[in-house]
Amino acid sequence: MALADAILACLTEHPMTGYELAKTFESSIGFFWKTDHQQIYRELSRLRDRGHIQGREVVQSGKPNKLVYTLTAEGRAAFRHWAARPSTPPSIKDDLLVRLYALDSVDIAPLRADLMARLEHHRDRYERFERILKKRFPQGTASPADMGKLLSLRLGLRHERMVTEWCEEAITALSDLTSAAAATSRSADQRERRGSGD
Amino acid sequence: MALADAILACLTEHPMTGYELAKTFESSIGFFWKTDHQQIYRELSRLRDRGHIQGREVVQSGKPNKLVYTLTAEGRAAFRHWAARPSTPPSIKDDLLVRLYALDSVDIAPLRADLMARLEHHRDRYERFERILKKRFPQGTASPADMGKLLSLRLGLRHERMVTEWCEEAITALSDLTSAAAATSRSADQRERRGSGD
DNA sequence: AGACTTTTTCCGGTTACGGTAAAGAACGGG
DNA sequence: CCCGTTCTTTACCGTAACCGGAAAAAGTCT
Repeated sequence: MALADAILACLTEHPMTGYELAKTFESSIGFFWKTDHQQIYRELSRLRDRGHIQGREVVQSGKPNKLVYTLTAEGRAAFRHWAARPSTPPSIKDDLLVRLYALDSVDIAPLRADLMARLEHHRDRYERFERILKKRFPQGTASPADMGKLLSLRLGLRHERMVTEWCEEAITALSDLTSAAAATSRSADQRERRGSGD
Repeated sequence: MALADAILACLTEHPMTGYELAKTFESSIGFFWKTDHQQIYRELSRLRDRGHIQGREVVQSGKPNKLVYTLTAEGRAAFRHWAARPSTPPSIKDDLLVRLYALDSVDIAPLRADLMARLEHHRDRYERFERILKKRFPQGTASPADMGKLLSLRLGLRHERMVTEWCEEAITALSDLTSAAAATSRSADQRERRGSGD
């Protein structure tokens, strides 16, 4: 139900085509909401059927014609209405946590590799967000119209930093665990060597 | 595809019935993975069909009989195999961010109320996690078997603290915004009063 | 008797996720 | 001129997830 509203949210800015929306969902709003163009187009037809948006064909030369979608009054009202409802806090739902939950039934080598890849991923995103922040909000402040985007960006930054730190913690914890295991197996070896009297 | 693996992860601990699993998904693993009992039972039959788990009926007196599910060797291997694949970083996908993204097309009063509810929600969860941490890991350390659960908990803690801080930031930003708007409308009033020469 | 817990199951609808594919036009480079 | 890429929309498919409602059948507690 929320994808439709995410699209409406995009269209409150200015009318857009499905293609542009797909681009938007790859960058700005897509930082916290992933979809592909197929889902967008499907959702757009549904929204049009509901009368929340209106398509207007724009003839182009040099490019295929495009369908620019505009919010209707109903669509605007529907979005406003949706936005006035309390949000439901999302759950984290990260595969990694499932792996960790059953850590002793899992191979640690690929898990550590995964954690390191994730560390890099979140670090990259953090830096990317920082660059965007510096570029779009050099003063660290925003006009009322852009305040919400600043706040979203700030959550993104906080989130990526938080996960990055956690990844580092997890990686060292995992290393400690394996080195401890190696130490015990070494001492077990010694015991065994002594015991067998080699 | 991941719900099945989350269930397998639970069953690596010890055999369980669907009912127990549903309980587990309301507490420990459910802190970062939400489902209801219907989905669990459906997934359980699928897993049984695949041969990943095995059901054994236990006759009870005083209660309906129950079906205890145990991991099979194939199930264990399948989970191990799944866990060795790289995880996909989840997206945040929070309704609140969509609302903020289109802040100027939204009523701020319910949005602020929502933010305050969320603040309380995340604060509660933070405290809850802290209590669990103190209870289950009083030393802040864990045995190798429980290390993964400690790490998951730590992520949960970090996450809730991070969102809590962000909520506070967002609420003050929203307040600043409305008070600024009130100030400009006040001065506009004054200008108008002067202009109309009341 | 009524309410609640335990335990499993079925149903149906909507949404999301993921991949595969086509189509037509024009622009760019080689 | 062919080839690849960008632009733009649309279609289909299967599976997974989400949501909510419902009902069994047994027992316990009030």
